[in-house]
Amino acid sequence: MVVNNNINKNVDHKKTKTTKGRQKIEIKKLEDKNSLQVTFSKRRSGLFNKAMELSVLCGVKVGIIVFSPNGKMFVIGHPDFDTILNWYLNGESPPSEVSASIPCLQEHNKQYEMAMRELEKEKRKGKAIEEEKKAKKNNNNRGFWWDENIDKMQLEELEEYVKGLMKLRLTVALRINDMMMTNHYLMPPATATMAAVATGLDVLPINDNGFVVDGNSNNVCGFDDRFTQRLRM
Amino acid sequence: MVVNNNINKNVDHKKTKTTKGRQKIEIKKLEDKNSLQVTFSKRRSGLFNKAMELSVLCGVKVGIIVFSPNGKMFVIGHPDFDTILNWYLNGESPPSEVSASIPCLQEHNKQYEMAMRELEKEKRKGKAIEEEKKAKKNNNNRGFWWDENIDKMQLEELEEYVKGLMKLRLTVALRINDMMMTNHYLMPPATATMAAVATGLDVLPINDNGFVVDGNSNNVCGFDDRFTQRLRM
DNA sequence: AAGTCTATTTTTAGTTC
DNA sequence: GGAACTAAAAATAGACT
Repeated sequence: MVVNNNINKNVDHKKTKTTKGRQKIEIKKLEDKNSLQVTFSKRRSGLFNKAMELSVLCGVKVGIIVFSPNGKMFVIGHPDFDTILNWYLNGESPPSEVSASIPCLQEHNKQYEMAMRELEKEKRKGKAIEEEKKAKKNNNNRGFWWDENIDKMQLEELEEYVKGLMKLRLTVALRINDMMMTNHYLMPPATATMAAVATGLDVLPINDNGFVVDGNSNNVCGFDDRFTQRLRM
Repeated sequence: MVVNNNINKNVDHKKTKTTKGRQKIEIKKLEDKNSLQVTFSKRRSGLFNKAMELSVLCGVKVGIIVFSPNGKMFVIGHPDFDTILNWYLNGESPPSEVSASIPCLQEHNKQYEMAMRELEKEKRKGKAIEEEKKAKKNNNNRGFWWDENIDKMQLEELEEYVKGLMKLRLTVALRINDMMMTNHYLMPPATATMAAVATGLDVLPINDNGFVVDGNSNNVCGFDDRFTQRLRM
């Protein structure tokens, strides 16, 4: 699919530099609207990617909100932003992994709860989606697979795609759950975390030894309790 | 492989290659506790710095929450995190001339409240449903194309698969974000939520006007001094 | 506006202090 | 358990498409 056709381009210029390459810039407000937009796009993407990497590498929870120059909001989070927000607002810490001797049960319970949440959400979303589709008079499912080129998708296709992905997630999580249940001793320690990251469902590590971690953890950042009321519950 | 110079230690500290430099790593959960801690510290710092640069360069609002491997919470935000949260929770955009009709916002609020209610409701009956679900799972629940595909997988394949899914998630999220940025008013209101559910990454559109650059009042929990310092220009 | 390319800056993995 | 160092990897400014 990807064909390298730069060769003829560079064939003559071994020496002539075609660009100046990356230039050092001062960290101050960009004035040029165009480059601001470009920079925002590139750097937001970079930032989200860094967050993802941190989350995966260290198995930690991360949430980010960014307001674009035009006032649109971009949010990313693992597991999901609202969950992280709840921990923040309630002054809780994320569920510390593996507290006692029966980690499996607790993890499974947690997972099932999460799964149920997803199912519940899915139901409601399904309704909304159907309404939207009715309104938009959509045509139907095309049955594509997950490595189809997303960038070329149109809105309707993306919609369908996401629905598939949504179910796929759950399936993956359940499948992994099964595998862990039966023979988790044989599983690579990273699998669960990968799975959790990929699916957004907490399929938590049954790391045979590692990852014990303390019991409780206290967050440091003092914050306002008024927000607790906003979120309530 | 640790092979190094026992010969010239620190007597003449120059010239000889003393390290291999940065090495390429896979983005997967670090198993070594020590390097995990180090990596977390370095990368959190790097992430916060990137956020600061984005904020300054593009004059945008950014907020980040990170939970450390030990459950400690790190928060930064510009202006401050709580202000940003307030915008998020209220579905507002940064201080501006709040126009009366912002359907996207109201939609978001509605969905959010609904989600919270559902979540609450579900928690109450969670246990019962969980049992039922567990029983069901063993019997049917199969026959979808994604089920078939996954059921045939061996462990290694599943691992690879999940890694792919992980990347796909981010791609989908970013793609949806981008679509919303360019023409979110054309998109069905449920799309963002659908996407969020599917990917586990919250992708939420808010609105597209307003936004006044607020002067100061920066970050709360001072963690990385570079952030505060540079932000303060 | 979104993707490519290149030269350069920035980040950071591995190590030592 | 950082802080500093080194060198390779990763990100990206600027230009072009």
